[in-house]
Amino acid sequence: MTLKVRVRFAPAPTGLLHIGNARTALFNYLFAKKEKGTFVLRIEDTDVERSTEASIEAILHDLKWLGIAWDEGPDVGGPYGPYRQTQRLSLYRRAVEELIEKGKVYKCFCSPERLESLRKEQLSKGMMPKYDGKCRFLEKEEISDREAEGLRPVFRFKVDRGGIAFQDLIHGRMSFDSTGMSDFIIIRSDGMAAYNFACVIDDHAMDISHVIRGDDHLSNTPRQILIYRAMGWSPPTFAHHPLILGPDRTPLSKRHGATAVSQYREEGFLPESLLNYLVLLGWSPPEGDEILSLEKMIQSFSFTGLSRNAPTHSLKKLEWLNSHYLRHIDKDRLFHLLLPYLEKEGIPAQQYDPTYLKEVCHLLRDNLTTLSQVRDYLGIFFDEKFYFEEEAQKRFSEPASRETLQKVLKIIEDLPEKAAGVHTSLFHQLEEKTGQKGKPLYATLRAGITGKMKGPELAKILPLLGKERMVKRLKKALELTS
RNA sequence: GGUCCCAUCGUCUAGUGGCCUAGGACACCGGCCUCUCACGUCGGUAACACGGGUUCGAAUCCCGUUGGGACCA
Repeated sequence: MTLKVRVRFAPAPTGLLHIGNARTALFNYLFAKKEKGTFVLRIEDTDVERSTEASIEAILHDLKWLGIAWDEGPDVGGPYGPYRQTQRLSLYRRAVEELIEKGKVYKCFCSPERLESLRKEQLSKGMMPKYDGKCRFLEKEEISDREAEGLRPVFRFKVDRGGIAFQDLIHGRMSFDSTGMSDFIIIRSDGMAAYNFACVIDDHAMDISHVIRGDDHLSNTPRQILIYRAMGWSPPTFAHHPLILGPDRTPLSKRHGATAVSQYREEGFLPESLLNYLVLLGWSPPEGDEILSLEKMIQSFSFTGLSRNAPTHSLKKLEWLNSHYLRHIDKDRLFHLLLPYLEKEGIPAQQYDPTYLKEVCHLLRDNLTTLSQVRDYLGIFFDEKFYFEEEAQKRFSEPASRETLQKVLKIIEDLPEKAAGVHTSLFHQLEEKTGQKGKPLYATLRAGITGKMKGPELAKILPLLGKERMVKRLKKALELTS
């Protein structure tokens, strides 16, 4: 009996960490932390063809970025290692031998051709296709004969008729009938352990108390329970959560757009936004407040709040959360996060005064939904990207606006350098000397100085730009209209 | 084909037989704020898949239908 909670996240390293897996990892993590248990990371790389080192690295990196930390895993080790299935093959071999001895598993030499024709025959008779168990009754000599021929067997598990029931933390009591089940393969002909088998052996060996995973494994669970029984082990507690779907209600895939955690990172989403979004997908906090820090999630997480139906992924709430977190982000952190995006857009950040850059970033904070959107505002603050948008040109091309612009230029030129930065006195003078106020004045001013019709508050932009740049841009604007 | 899961506003959900003329959040629409966009704020549109039961009473329980999904083959 394990009283201590031990959970695991067991991704197959066949690609990038996608948000569905990240959500599974998050649920495991939250439960582990809430119960003061252990969170184990195990790499299920038995699919040698498709597993890559690069994927493993990418998955670890993405989890770290999200802030989902594991207590035991391939990189940090731990008392239940190794944490990669390809390094645990001897364990599976021993278990198979034990099961053969117990008469629960047998070698099957049936060729793919026989299996295929069997299938067709059953289908044509209107029966459901199922392995007929031919090799169950092979004599010892027959087995050794075939092995001598060089035939490589698969290992099949003997499924006996009966019911299999278990308690699922999300679905409640589940019961299955094994009658329709084939003798399933436990070891493939290449000698690799099949998913259901390796998973059971490892979960038991690693003392896992709760298996928290996607709904897609729900119908695998009875098979796994059969293996637990055959080994004489008691199964862990299960919790199967629904999978995230795309807007068309089909399983989330690449054609639905971004699915990988790394894509969201590159787009400029914060880890806390993504985490918050994922936990809200299928779960609602009992307190009602939907803005949740990781600590808060740990506090209030429970399986009873988890919905049983599959949620649809949509960007809107993620975007809302991200702009929320962005608006509350610390000045320095924002600056460091934004720096790569500036450079990517061709801003030579090293050539600028860091204080200036920081202020610009800080000012942009309220206008961003994702970090990558800085590109839309760069023209205001960096001459490298400055230009007059068509709308802006139209604005100050009107005779009245042109006149206003000329007056504005004169006022700013006459201003002492220091006063140009103080918007209150500047705005006061502008209103007084142009005799205008409101939209006619400020929209024109915005167009002439920022080259755009939209953007952060003028009162905050102007002081940052300074007199020289304002004059330069205003002159340029007037040139364009002459 | 078999086994299993699921079904409340456009989306995420609250709801565990009367508190529901169904609540919240995002999105959307409109007002206010305002030089613009955004923020903020106030308000609005919008849902119990369908059909049978059970019950004094059903979004809530049971059965069926439909639809979606998973696994096995």
